[in-house]
Amino acid sequence: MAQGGPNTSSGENLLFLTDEQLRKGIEAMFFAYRGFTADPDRILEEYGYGRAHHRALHFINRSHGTTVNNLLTTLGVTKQSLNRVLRGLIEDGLVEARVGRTDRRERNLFLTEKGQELERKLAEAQRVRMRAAYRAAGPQAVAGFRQVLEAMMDDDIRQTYHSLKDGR
Amino acid sequence: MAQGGPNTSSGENLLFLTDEQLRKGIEAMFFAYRGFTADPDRILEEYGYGRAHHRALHFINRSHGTTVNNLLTTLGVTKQSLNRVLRGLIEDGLVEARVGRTDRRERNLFLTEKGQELERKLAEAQRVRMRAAYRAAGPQAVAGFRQVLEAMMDDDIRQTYHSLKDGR
DNA sequence: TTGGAATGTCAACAAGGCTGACATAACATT
DNA sequence: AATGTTATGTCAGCCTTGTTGACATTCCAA
Repeated sequence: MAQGGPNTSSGENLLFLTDEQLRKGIEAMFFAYRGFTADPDRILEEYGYGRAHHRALHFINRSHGTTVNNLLTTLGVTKQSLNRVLRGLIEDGLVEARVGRTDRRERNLFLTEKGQELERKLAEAQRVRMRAAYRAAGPQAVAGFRQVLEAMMDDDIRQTYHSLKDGR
Repeated sequence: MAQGGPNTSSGENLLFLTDEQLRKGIEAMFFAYRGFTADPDRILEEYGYGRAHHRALHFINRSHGTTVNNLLTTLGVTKQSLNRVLRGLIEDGLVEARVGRTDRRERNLFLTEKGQELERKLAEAQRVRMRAAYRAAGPQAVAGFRQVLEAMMDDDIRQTYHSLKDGR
């Protein structure tokens, strides 16, 4: 589909984008996101957690010792909303909040052994599907997939995404 | 599709997929979906509607005269959940529910002029971002994007997606 | 000492999922 | 004609996860 094709006469790589084609892309995003979250959701249900808990676990694991404020901006929710989720995870012993060394107002967040266990389980379930999709589509498709997703992000979110890109 | 690349020495098209690469893809999906819904969300807020209303409007527009049951399975929610949303849209005169001709138990759903107006507004906002992302990434990337998304769907959802593919 | 930043907490609310139960109406079958 | 099934709507209640607003505490920094 769409490799240059009959509609590119100039050097500019102009895409021939009908509303119909865009609509297909929109629907694909909608349906694919459902698949994307389906497997973790099933696991979370067993534990009595929701998607918000998964996201918290993911980004705490991603950035050991991150602060609440950091997590807030990454997740794009209010502190009250995050706090409720975090409180549950701390009470259940999946997350530990240590008082900051340099700034003692801050809380540095860490996963406990138990927290790492659940995170691994969720991540692996999600990776299995992702891996299958990548394999089915092939390496070129994967590169394109990532390019389009990145271009779809809000500018400030893309910053966040890149700052996470190479871990820390 | 997917002609090898540097990592394929065998006939099998083996991708070199590290957990790190998969994680980047997972995070890209998360952040991109936020961008994907951001523009319509802002419009919906002005009208006092939510994302659920957008989805209903989209698929009713997509398939004029579809039944409640059809919409239910497409959206993947319960009838109670959909009914609440639908009731609001009907009361506000955006959606019309006509008694079925052949089977009078069914309700065929249509957008009114007013409903089409909002749908167009939402769709155009979403298309603007999609179009920009497609342009930025290029036609090959777009093809890959769609391939990976499709591979990520649940099998039964992929059926639904395809049945919608060529219009009604 | 005082201002402001970071965090936590309480309360209230809303959207939008869910389940269960029940009511109609209409079609289908016996 | 009676019965069963299907499509839909509706009521009630519950959950998660988002929101705002208000206020307390802690503690860094000027």
